[in-house]
Amino acid sequence: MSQKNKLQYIILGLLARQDLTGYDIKKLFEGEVGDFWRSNHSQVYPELRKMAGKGLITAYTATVGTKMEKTYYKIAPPGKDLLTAWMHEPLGDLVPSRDDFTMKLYLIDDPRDPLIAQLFAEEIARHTVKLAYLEQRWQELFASSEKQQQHYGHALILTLARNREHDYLTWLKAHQPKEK
Amino acid sequence: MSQKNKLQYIILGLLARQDLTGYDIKKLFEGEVGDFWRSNHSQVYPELRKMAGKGLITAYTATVGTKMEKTYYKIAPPGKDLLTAWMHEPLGDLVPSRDDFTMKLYLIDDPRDPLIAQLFAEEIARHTVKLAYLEQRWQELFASSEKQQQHYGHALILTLARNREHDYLTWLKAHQPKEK
DNA sequence: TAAACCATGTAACCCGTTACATGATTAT
DNA sequence: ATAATCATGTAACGGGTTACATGGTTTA
Repeated sequence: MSQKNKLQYIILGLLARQDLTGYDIKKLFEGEVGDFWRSNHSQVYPELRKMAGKGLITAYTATVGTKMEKTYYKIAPPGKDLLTAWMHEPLGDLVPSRDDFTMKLYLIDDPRDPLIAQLFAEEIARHTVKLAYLEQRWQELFASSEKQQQHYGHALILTLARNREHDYLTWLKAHQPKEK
Repeated sequence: MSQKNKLQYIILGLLARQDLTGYDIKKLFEGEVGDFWRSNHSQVYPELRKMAGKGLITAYTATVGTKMEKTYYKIAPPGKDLLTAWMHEPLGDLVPSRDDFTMKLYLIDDPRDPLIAQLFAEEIARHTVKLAYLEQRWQELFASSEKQQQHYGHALILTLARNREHDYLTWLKAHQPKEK
């Protein structure tokens, strides 16, 4: 076994809510799911066929306009079982992030290196953007409280991500070297 | 171009400090570098030869015992240039984490689902372990203040990681659903 | 009618993991 | 002597990215 196929689990999770086409899933990965998971259609379409081949999901087609066919996928009982099993499986090990900022900083030995200030500035900039984005997403999705109850987990992870960004930025700003 | 070869940069960064064998690098990835970057020897050795082929680094051998040869690598001027260029290059985009906990939570719509409490418990457990580990690492490496000045970046990212874990755990515990 | 979007597909390539493999050297 | 560690190598495979490719449908 090499890496484990997590893509199939998230696809199963999405299909557990409603039937979707490959294109729908691609759009989700570009949109709301994309905040914490990304995948390209070149991976999604083959994966869906593979899963259908295993009997985890079933396919059916709908015609749009005069000749365009789109393929919907529906979760099947074995798929539901697999999803449930995965959801209850213990969380895997935490893996190192391979983050640019961390890697570069690690390689700087001299506290007076001007690169440190530059790296902090860049890191603060990109996380500030991320924080603003997350807050805007929250507004868009959960401004009304019904929605917050309908997709509880989604609301929770957005809050979580927002909070992490906020705390991290606070730390970064507190430890940012002064420009001279 | 597909993914960009970051491994070569970290190898260059390590070789900028001192000459190392493939085995040394492997050991670093299992040890202090491994806290934020991992790589197997099956990737390291070929990469080193590839880099030597490009002229980024040069190789020389030393004999151990009677017949065992080990190959040391030394950074070459083109390698130094490439490393400097990379260090000054702006940080890349933040990529979604594909984290288990986040993914699973996202898929839970019902706030009363008992899985939420289980996931929080597991997430708290694994991050508590991580936090303890980071604090222990700090003690090991930077208990004396000279070392802290010798490897400033390393000390900084350990502090940073420790702090993130701490803040995150605080948030998790505050939002953890009560068991009933 | 042209641009934007819907919808699906394949191929090449790289990165990273796991596993298989071999032999020398040092420590117990 | 035997085990642990040093030291290096290759092969197979899976997952993910980028690019190439095609054609239908809706909207301005």
